[in-house]
Amino acid sequence: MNTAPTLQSGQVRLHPIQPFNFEYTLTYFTRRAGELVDRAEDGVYRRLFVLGCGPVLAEVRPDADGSLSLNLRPPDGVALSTLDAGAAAAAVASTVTRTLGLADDLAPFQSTTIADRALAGVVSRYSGLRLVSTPSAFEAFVWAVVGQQISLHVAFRLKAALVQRFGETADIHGVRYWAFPTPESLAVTDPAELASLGLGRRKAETIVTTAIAVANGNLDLPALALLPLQEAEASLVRMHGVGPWTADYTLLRGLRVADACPVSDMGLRQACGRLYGLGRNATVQEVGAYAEQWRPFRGYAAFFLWFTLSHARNENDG
DNA sequence: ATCCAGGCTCCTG
DNA sequence: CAGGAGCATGGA
Repeated sequence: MNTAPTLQSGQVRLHPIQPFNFEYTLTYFTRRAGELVDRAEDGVYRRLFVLGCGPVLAEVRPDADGSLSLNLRPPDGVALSTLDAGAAAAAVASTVTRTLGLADDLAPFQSTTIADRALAGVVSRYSGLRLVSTPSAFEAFVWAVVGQQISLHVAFRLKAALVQRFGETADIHGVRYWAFPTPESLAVTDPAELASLGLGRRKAETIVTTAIAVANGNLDLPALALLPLQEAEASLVRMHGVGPWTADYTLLRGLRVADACPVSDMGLRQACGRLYGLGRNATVQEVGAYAEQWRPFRGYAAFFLWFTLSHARNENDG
């Protein structure tokens, strides 16, 4: 299957490696209401990108033949020149292909699950699910710091406040969309103002400090993906306010490092408790031991297990 | 009301 | 090195 996007009449067609289930991707984005950045409504995924030519809304919808259609929409009252539209389409197509994992070949992952029948069952049950990542590692990092320790419900609420306060907006067809705040915007923010959203002083300091380092070029997060996993983890954990959970979460969800796995994660402990019939949450040590079987896809496995939690909840919610 | 959420730092024994 | 308190907020 050819994964190169094809451009025709202002619309880009994306060709995921099969099997691919777009419904799962949408389900992941709708696991909490009130999401402002990654929008999944009416079977369409939408996200606002801020490009050199300005903000552009990306719309991704399924085609009948298993491919996806990507359409770009400028803000109301703005017209994209043909030149801009072509460049924008190419850039967004590349980003979306990456963040939705459309070019991921899961065969090697599936092969490793032979060692773990329980995990193999999950991967088979959710065939077509792909790791969803953020366009920038910085976004995953901020989301991780925001979500440290507090419940997901509270974390999503804080993220919405953060996005509304610091994210760029655009109105398209009368609907307002938000982009995730850039390192540049958070770099010039007073940590006290961030904290006042409800984050707490420590988290606000960590986010602003990191935003400054990224914005001025002292911290190259994407470069971490090129390092051996342990070195990447170590360099992140060196930062104040960043522990193993945040480091691995950032590497997995921000940089698609498939073996980066936050083994202390509460959701993962819960999912493992269910998967292996423990009758309780797995301990951190137990998750770590199970995860040994998942190498070198410990993180990808974690994503599937997280999905079992949200998908089960959505099924129950109807 | 008390405990706990997709942790981390700092302090104690 | 293990264990525990504090941080912050809101739901159960």
